[in-house]
Amino acid sequence: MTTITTRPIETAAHDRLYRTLRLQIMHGEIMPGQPMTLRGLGKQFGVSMTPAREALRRLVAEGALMLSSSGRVTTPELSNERIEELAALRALIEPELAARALPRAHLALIDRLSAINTANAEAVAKQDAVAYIRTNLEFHRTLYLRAQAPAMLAVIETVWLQLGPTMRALYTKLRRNEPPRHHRMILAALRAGDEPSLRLAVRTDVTQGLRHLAG
Amino acid sequence: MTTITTRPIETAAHDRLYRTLRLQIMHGEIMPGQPMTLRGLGKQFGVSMTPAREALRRLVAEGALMLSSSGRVTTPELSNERIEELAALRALIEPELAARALPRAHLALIDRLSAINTANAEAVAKQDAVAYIRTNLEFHRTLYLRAQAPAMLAVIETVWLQLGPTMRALYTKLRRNEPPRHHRMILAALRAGDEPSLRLAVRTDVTQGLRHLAG
DNA sequence: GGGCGCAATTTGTGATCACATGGGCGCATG
DNA sequence: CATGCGCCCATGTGATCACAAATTGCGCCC
Repeated sequence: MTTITTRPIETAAHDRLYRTLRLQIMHGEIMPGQPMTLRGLGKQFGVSMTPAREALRRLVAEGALMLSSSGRVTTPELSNERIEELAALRALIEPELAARALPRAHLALIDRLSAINTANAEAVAKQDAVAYIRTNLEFHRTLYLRAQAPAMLAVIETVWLQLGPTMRALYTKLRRNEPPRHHRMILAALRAGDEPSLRLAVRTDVTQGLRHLAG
Repeated sequence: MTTITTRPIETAAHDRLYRTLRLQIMHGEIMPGQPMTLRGLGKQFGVSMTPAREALRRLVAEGALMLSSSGRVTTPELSNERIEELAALRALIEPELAARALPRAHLALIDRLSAINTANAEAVAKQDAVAYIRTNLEFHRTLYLRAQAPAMLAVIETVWLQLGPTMRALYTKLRRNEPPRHHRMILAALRAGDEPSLRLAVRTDVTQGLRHLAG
């Protein structure tokens, strides 16, 4: 609903395929371990193997997909150690992004974050895991976009990408029936302009969901 | 009908090309803004456009190369803001990696780090910028390999990759005539098992070189 | 002499083909 | 009936071709 201004860009075939798969992976719509073939993807999207190969290689380069020894491409099944690492990366980088966004966080931004948060609550009520993940990431990305730090944002998005398939498994397993209470703490810290509590709120929000799996 | 019978041991062509270019970029052997063409690279490495395209797309996905609007691939010329961002990422992640490596840092590792450090000093004496960058990164990577954190290491290597071309320009401009004194502080903190000073030493070592450019 | 437009060449994109390889499945044999 | 072996198909890899767009350079006109 709150989509960004969609530009009528003529997108290259491999790029459309890349973005489609990327969103599917990040939102947890693809199960871990699921194999993907070049010809299968090409046929599915009406293109030849070449764009499919480029899209897949790109996703492999970002860590979203795993390349087996024989060249087979599958969504990775993350070990607990890897999940812990990725969670640590989130805990390191996201508070920094939030802190950098804080001076630029005006009231309009906070309102938009609140709106995303209510959409998130609706996803929780509907037990819709994909919508939950999507709105949750949208909440964070909307905040971090204000940080004016594209390199950091790109790094953290690749981390989200790697966590996508397991986040789905995680959130369906946890049977969450409450919206993330830390999001309200984030909003409160933003309104108060309190950087230390903002950093803390972001850090705990990021780690609280993921630490359950490693334990 | 290839020309010669394939060798019994061979790595995939696109992978060799990728690794070669990746090292060249990370070590600063390629000037920023330099354009690279698919057919040119293919001819240079004796392969067709297909492997060259894959290698370049992979490097673009990692942020090592920039894809212009028309599809041309060049090494990016980083703005000062982007350099500051990447330096901040190094300052965030590398102390964490060092701290995780600390409990596993035995004497043999410290000896190897010292050896790399002397090689680094030799590169400084010879005014060899590429050797300087290479040994400097080797110092850090050797330490971080002990952290047993492959995801974090992969992230920080992509950061190094993005900084490669500008590091070259930076270090030739600064005309460094001294080896990094913070490396000795890192070694001392490792020997003492002192995590706080290790984190501090790594952070200052990482930021000291790069803050000059942004200032 | 300089600016502008057109053409030729360069270059990326996508499709198709040939080939090697690995995996899966069935069949034969102990 | 179980196990191993071999064949066939699916799949990734790399090369080549056709095409469109962009870039470059040359010549023409003012």
